[in-house]
Amino acid sequence: MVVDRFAPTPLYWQIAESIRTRIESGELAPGRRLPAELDFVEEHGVSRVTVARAMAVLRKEGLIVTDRSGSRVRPPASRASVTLDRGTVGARMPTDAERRKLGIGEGVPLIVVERGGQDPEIYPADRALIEVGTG
Amino acid sequence: MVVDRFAPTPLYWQIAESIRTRIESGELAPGRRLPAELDFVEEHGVSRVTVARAMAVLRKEGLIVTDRSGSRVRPPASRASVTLDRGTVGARMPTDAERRKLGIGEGVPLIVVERGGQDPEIYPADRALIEVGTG
DNA sequence: ACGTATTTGTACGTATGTATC
DNA sequence: AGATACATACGTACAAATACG
Repeated sequence: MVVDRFAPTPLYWQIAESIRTRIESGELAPGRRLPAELDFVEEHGVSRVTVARAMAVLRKEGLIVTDRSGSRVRPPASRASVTLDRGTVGARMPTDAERRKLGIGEGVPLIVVERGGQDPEIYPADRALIEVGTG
Repeated sequence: MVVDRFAPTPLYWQIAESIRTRIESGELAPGRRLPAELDFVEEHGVSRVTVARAMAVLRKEGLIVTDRSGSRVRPPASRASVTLDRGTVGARMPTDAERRKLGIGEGVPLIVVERGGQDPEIYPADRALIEVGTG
């Protein structure tokens, strides 16, 4: 896979797309280690900053998780059930402060449940599933 | 507001935080134009790339929207109601392809509704609200 | 237990392209 | 046409966490 420098799509986007394809095809299974940034630099002939931006795109989409030792395909988390009989459900991205407080990773939205009257409840979307009408 | 170069928090994060505070306090109202990147460069004495990263953080959180003419505080969108009697509700971030196809901005999650049996329905979280038990 | 190599994070400056005013 | 403003991309450098001998 070689990037196209004359394409209208940004290089970092092309690189993100090629990695995304490898993840969705199952070639890179959940939990698996991704190649290092410098590997992609060699493979595509772009700068490390560009590769890092591609990684940021995938983190934002919740496809990968990254720490100082590298990046991995996000493993599926077990999701707790939250039952709801009456109310509303929405979603939004957390602020950094909320992410820290709730201990959730990048690319994970918050589910916002309003039961009427009370304060809204928020749940990390990778660890909760709202069950409706199953009572 | 002056950034602290000796603080352990990254400069781009400090700048994002200061803008976020101004938005949440209402000083920067929804729909309002933000100062230009170079204004923040002058104000904080950092590079433009660092300011651009702070902006990217706020876009990712869905707080601001950016186009070629600048950045604005995200105006509230009217949200259509989706009623649900029985099923599950979750949320996740869209891929770039989905964002393009559905015409949604950065920092907006997808709400995933499963009614059982059928394919899941997806809704941009800034334009839909799931109503439960109000039938 | 220690040092080294690897890998990502942060931040700078710079340059070019492109859309808007 | 010119000024403004953001997007993309390069190279570079150092810091910090982790992994490995």
